Amino acid sequence: MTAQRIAQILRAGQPGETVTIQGWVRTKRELKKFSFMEVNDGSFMANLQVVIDQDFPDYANLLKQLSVGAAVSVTGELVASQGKGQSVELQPSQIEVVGGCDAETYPLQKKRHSFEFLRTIGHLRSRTNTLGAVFRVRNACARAIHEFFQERGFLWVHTPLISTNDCEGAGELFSVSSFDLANVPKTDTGVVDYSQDFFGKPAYLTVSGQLQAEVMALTFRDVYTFGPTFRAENSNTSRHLAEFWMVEPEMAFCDLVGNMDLAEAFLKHIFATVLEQCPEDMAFFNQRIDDTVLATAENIINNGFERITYTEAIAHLEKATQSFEYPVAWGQDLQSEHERYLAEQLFKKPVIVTDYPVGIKAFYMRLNDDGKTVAAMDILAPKLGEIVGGSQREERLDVLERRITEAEMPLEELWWYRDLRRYGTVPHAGFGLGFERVVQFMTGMGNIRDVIPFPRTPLSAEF
RNA sequence: UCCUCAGUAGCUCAGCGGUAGAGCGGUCGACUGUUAAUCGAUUGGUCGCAAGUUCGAAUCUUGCCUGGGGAGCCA
Repeated sequence: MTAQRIAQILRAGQPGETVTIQGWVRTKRELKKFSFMEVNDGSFMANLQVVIDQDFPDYANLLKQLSVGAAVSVTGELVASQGKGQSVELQPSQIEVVGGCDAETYPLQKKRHSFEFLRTIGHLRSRTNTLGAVFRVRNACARAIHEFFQERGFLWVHTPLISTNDCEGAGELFSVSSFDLANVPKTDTGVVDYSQDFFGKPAYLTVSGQLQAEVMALTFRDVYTFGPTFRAENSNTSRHLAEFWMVEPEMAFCDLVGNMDLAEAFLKHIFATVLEQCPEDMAFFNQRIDDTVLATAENIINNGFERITYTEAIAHLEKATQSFEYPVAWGQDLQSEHERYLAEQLFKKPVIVTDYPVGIKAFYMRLNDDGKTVAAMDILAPKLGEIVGGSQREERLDVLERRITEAEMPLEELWWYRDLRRYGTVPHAGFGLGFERVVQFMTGMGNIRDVIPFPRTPLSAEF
């Protein structure tokens, strides 16, 4: 008999059905004449309760083996529960302990654990209620992202993880090399001889798929990337990872407004889909992690995002009654405290800030007619800060080349990127969305290390 | 990388110069259907590491390591 998933049984199971479940014991309560065992198979927040009578064959010995964490296969009949808290429970006819679990040394207990401790047992923490819910929601987010783009005719393009351009200048890079690090080839002048390395030149893990996504957008119009990205920054915060997932749509024949419209519709779709597909998990987060996540999700889905220019944002900040640690001045980048003030205090919802000063943004962002600002847009989310960063791209070859030179970027290496402006150039735009930050925002989880199964951060890559 | 707080039992913490503690967990037992069951007993320690001060250090000092929170960098 094929095993059924516990989610299906708890949602639609009827008394009288015979089912087999396969999962792990979450908790067990022994009484005099019978025992309750709760089994979880990862498909659902709640467990399926199995009631084992003392007359069950080999009762005493069996119960010893049914310790928390043990893997079991149980066949039996669903019956209406006599207790509160669940409508059906399983009356077993057969229980197999597939893999035992030593209760003396098993680190997970039937109590709340700190997330700090759970990070030290990364191979077991997904078995907890919270992390289990996180990873189901994460999956639902990923699915919603693909759905959103696929329904709109976007092509999912796979951009390379290994890059020989540090074009975006987005932070420190991880080097990729096949050299024996103990014996690196050097030239006569003593510098590393990359011509002997695997790619014949320095190579890195990618910090963004954007430049390649632009290539594909100028063929397929609407494309998106969704994959891992790497930053070797020594960042130690609750919002940064050395390896994280990023979604980067890129659209040809599209300006900044179209870009903002898409980003807003995109976030609304993700939230709506997750609420629909993981209501139990979201209720759990609202109850146990952050009692504003459901209201926030409804707010995102039902209300338009605030849209202001950078210049207007500066004006708002200058009028603010609260004082800031960092001074507010046109031309300076917004600090965390400024972003939080705008999103949390002033508007209390996501804010799209556009048209930043040219001096603080990347070379590829389109120069506005005023010559002082670029067609950039950041979406600032309450509690998280920047969740989306995007722009309309500079499609004019002469302007782009000037900006590359001013930014002291290698003009030669970007020959193929400049070629796009030479052969059939077109206004185009796109943005990058930090996937983990969306999951954080959705679930209310305070630390980004708890929304990715195996976090990579400075000095930490154990699992 | 900077600022700041913290490392004591498997976990969460108290103790803050004089014999190392509690709750939870584990184990054993009791128990009329339990929901992190309850009740009783019991088990459990290189007090992060290294040096120093002291008759005596978990406790005071210094350095290092690790973790949390905040900042910078950014998504």
